[in-house]
Amino acid sequence: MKLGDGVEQAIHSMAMLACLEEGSTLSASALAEYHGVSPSYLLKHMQALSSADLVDTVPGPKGGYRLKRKPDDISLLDIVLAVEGPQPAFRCNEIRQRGPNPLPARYFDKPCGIAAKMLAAERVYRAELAKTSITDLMQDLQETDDGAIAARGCAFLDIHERKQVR
Amino acid sequence: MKLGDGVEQAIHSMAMLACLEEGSTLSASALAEYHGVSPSYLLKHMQALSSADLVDTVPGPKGGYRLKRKPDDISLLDIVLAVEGPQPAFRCNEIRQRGPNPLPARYFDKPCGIAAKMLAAERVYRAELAKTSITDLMQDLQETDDGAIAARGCAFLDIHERKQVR
DNA sequence: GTCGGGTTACTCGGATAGTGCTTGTCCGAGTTAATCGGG
DNA sequence: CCCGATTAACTCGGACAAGCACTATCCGAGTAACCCGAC
Repeated sequence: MKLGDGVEQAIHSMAMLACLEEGSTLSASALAEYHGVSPSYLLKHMQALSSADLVDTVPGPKGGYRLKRKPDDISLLDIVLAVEGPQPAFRCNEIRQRGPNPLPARYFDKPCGIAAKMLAAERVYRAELAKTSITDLMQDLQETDDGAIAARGCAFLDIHERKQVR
Repeated sequence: MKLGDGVEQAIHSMAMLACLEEGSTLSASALAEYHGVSPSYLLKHMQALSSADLVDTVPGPKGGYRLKRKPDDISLLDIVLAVEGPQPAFRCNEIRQRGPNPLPARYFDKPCGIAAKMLAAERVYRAELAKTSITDLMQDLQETDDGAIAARGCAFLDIHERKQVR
C-alpha cells in the first residue's frame, strides 16, 4: 500500500496556487523549481488536476495554472482522487467464488463481507481527507510559521507570478 | 494507491483457519486450492502472517497453519499490516525544504502540515480496520448466508482438515 | 503615432522509455508420520 | 505382538525470475505576447 509521490507534489502545488492573486497564474516549471522536483513529472500531475477540473490552464507565453475553484471548495480528497484515480485501494477479486465445486452465482448477489469492511474503512479514510480544505492547510501553516516560510514563498511569487493583465 | 491482491487472499485464509477445530491445521496448498489461487504465492503471504505471529506453523506431514490467537483478538488491521507492511501509504519527502534559497533546517522542526493531515486520515483508516475482528466477519457471513456457503466450506474442511492427534 | 500582420517564444498536452515493486515461481532445510526389521 | 531405527514424503522457509505500475522524459500542437512594417 503506497501512494505515489505525485500526490505530495500535487498538494504542495495546489497550496502554492492558492497564494496567488485572483486570476494570476503560475507555470508548471516554476512550481517544479520551487519544490525541487522534475518539471516534466510534475507537469504530468498538473494535467491530472486539470482533467479533474481542479485547475484552469492558460496557454501561451505568461500562461500557467490557476485554481478553478475557491480554496475552500478544494479538499485533500479531491486532489488525491485526481492524481491517484478514483478506484478504491482494495479490489475484491471474488476469490470466494473460485476454487473447486463452485456454487451458483446467485449465492453471491450480496457483496463479499470482507470487501464491504475494507471499503467501509476506505470511505472513512476519504471522508477524513474531505474534511481538510486548502484553506485549512494554509491556516495550519500560519499558526506554526513565524513568517520565514511565508516570506520565502512570497519572494518566489514576486518573481514568477503572472498577474492577470486585463 | 493500490493494495496488493495478497491482502484479500490472506484475509479469506484467516477466516477459513478460524473455522477449524481447536488445534487443527490446514496446509497452504489446501487454502490455495479452495480459493483458486497460486499455492506458491499464497504461501508467501502465509509466511508474512507467520512472521507477524498471527498464525502458528506445524511442519512435516499433516502439518499446516493454525491461528495463533483467538479470532476475537485478530483484526483486519493486523492482517493488512502483516501483509502490506507497517509503513504508512503517504510518505513525506519534505519537498518544502527543497528548491532554491532553502531555509535553515530549524524552521522545519515541526512536521509538515500536509503530511500531518494525510497521516491523520490514515490513522482513522487503520482505526476503522482495527474495529473488525475475524469473529465479526464470520457473524456477518452467517447473517446473509442461507447455509450453502458454510456447507461448502465444511465439506472442504472434512477432506483437508488435519485434526490434532494427541 | 496607430493599427495590423507576421513571427516568435512560451505554454500545456499526450505519447514514449527506464526503474522499482508487486506478482509469481522454484528448490532446499527441517520435521513428522509411516514403514520395516528385530526382539 | 511390541518396540525402535530408518526411510520417505510432506510441510514451510527463503532465494530467484517475470510483469506491471510508477517514475521520468521528450517532442509536438496551440496560443498569446511581441515586434516590425505600413499607413
